[in-house]
Amino acid sequence: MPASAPENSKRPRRARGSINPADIIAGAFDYCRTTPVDDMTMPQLAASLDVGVTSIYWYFKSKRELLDAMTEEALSSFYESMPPLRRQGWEDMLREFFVNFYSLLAADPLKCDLIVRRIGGHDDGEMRTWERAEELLAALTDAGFPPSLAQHAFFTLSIYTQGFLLVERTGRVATAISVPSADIPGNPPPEDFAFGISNIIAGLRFMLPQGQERTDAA
Amino acid sequence: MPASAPENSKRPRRARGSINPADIIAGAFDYCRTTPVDDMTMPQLAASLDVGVTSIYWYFKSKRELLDAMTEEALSSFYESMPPLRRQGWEDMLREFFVNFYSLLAADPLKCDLIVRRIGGHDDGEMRTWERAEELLAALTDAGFPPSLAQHAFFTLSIYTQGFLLVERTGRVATAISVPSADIPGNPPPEDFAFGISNIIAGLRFMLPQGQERTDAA
DNA sequence: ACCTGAACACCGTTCAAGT
DNA sequence: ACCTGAACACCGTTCAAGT
Repeated sequence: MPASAPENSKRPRRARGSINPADIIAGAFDYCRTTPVDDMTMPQLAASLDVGVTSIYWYFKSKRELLDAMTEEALSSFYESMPPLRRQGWEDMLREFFVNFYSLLAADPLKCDLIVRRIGGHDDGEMRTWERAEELLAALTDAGFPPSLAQHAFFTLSIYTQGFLLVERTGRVATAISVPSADIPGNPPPEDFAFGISNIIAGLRFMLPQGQERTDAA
Repeated sequence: MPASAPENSKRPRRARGSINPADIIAGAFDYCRTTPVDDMTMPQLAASLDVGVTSIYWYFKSKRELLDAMTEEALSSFYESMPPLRRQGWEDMLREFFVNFYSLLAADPLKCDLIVRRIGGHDDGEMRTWERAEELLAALTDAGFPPSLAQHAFFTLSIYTQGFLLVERTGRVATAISVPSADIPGNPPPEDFAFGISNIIAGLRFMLPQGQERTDAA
């Protein structure tokens, strides 16, 4: 075989300005549709972007920093995809909110990994604001919740939801009850999730200052 | 410098039988008192054990398999270190159980990482039995819980506890409420954990078939 | 049977260019 | 200013011995 033509697979050099952080992040999300984030590799990501590995490092100091940016992106997307609140009794409102919370992340392993499972946030003091959460808290105080109880309620339900997602994802239930649940084949289905939510809501009903119940705002 | 003496730092070859899986696991736990499990490295572990790297592979086919064994060990140790149940009302019994659950793992980041945060169990169908959990469930049915409600209760509280541990460990609260909690400086303290537990227990009280309350078995 | 160094393919990151 | 290959230290794992 004569070496006359440069048939070698040397990728042509890209023009300057042909990549930017947004492209890289988008490419990373795309790449992770195939490979779990835990297995994401800088060289492989670069290849899938058709860029030199080192180019990524021009925009992100480290893999860690890229993952932080991806987490940020996942959070924004998650916040935005939360359906708007519907006016109804506070119990149903809470239930709907956290079922949406759960469903959105259960359906998207990547977002779940980034948001729920990944360790070490940014800590840049810049707190994300979650509009939907603010609305929900406002609705709770409207329904008679003292603000601190509303916050605690939100926190408890959020922790539970994240715990459920984690346990589903890790496939381990550090509970291992030997009672055979013959009726339920797979691991905890959404039905079990709903039970916990109902349980917590029932407790909140109990903790609400009496006679404050308001089922509708019509 | 004459090369007369073999002053080189060639570790002498170890006798056969001088290592075994238990030693390796123990060494790994020891090594992880210094380095987070996520950063554990086979060469580094081998060095800390004063063994050739390859020797570890004689007993464990892969790093993954070693981590599985460590998880198994962590679970056993965790189960055994759970204090015995004390006879009291079911509410206090539940509270005490899960506060112990939380405290044990919150105090031991390694166990927490292995048991709560690590992905992918063994799936060898061999379910661990957790004696303490069985006792607790029995106590609940004694107190008037239908068995399925007792299981659900246990599951919900366990999920919540693991979620709390996870959120504490990842340092992210995917809840980001902007209301400044001026009174609480650090991240969610045990006080917040206790609130959620009380919340769930209150809900269970509500769900219990009425008139079944039994505060003591004296 | 059990322990081992050398070697392999690969990773994250840096460096010293190229344009 | 932005893109790049080569190089570095290191990782998980395998191989072909040593004893």
